[in-house]
Amino acid sequence: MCHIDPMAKTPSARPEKRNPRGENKAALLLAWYERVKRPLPWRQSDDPYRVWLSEVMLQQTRVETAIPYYERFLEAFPSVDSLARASEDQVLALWSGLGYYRRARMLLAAARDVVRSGGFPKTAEGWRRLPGVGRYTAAAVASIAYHEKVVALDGNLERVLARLEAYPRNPKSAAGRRFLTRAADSWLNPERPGDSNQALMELGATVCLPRDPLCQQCPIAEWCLARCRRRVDDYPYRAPAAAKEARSLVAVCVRKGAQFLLFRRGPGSGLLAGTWELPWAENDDTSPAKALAQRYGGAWRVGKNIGTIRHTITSRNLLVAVREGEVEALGVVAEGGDARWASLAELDELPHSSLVRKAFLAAAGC
DNA sequence: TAACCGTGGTT
DNA sequence: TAACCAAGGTT
Repeated sequence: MCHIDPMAKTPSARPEKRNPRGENKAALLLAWYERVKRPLPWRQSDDPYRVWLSEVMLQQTRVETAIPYYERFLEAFPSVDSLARASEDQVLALWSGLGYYRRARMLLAAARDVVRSGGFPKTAEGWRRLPGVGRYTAAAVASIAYHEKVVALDGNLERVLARLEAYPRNPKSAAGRRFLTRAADSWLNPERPGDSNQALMELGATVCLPRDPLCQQCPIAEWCLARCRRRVDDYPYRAPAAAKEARSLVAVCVRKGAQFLLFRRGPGSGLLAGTWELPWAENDDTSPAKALAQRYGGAWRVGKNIGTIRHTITSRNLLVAVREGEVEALGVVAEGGDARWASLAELDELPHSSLVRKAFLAAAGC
């Protein structure tokens, strides 16, 4: 079934260009691409301006999202000369909603560079010097519009090639990029490098999907080492998620029957200074009692069992450890001034983050 | 190298 | 829902 050598260590160590039936792998890939490729608007011509514009718009952006922007933009600025004469406000207006607005500013700056220097660069190296044109975009434009034989390694190719080669390390590291670029090179038809790059992208976008890839439909599955090993789901390697910033909040519950003690935010707490809130504090370096005293003044004495973690609540980058325990607030508990009692219903009206509210309610056993 | 940049869709 | 992701580039 698999005619590749599963023990090979580098792509160049198993250079099979043809399968046992004698079919050339790059040709096979291209034939598949011609058969199934989506009729995307930027595939209607090899005009460098159009190719470039599409590549910039597609940076970290879904194809379906980019299409209407691409068409509107091209209608407003059909050539690099018309773009170069545009104002930044005009360009940003057409970009509005696409995100990564620096792309639009750099696109305009690059268009003016191009016009000033008398035309587009003719090589990937030349394109690379334009603002907003990185390694990928330069290679994509050069291969599609100028037929330069360079690999355009994007997220799709990373995934496709990491699976083809069962490459076990980070594809985004310098070494990973070199390895995968070399592997991709063997898939380029020298006559049609642009189509070859786009064929690999198309494969990644429609068949070799991030999750549940459609290996049954893959035209080059017989070259895929990951599939040969039945470990497609293990590739590409994913770096472990960066440790989230973990903060610890101490949320305390001072109750009198159904009443809860609120405190007034001190000066220096931004727009919410002076408003009432549930007592809580950062619990990083200082003790909970000191943190509370620093936030609300007075002297706090915290029960010794406060160290018990009752709940953890995660949000985007916040880890809240709710701790239980008895809290005595000495000297500041008297009603009036900076402390007052409130009913549970009143808590809903407070401008607390939902996180602090959750923490408090959990601490209160609500 | 890694964080950051925007938005919208998916799970 | 929170996390992840999508034809990356810049610092």
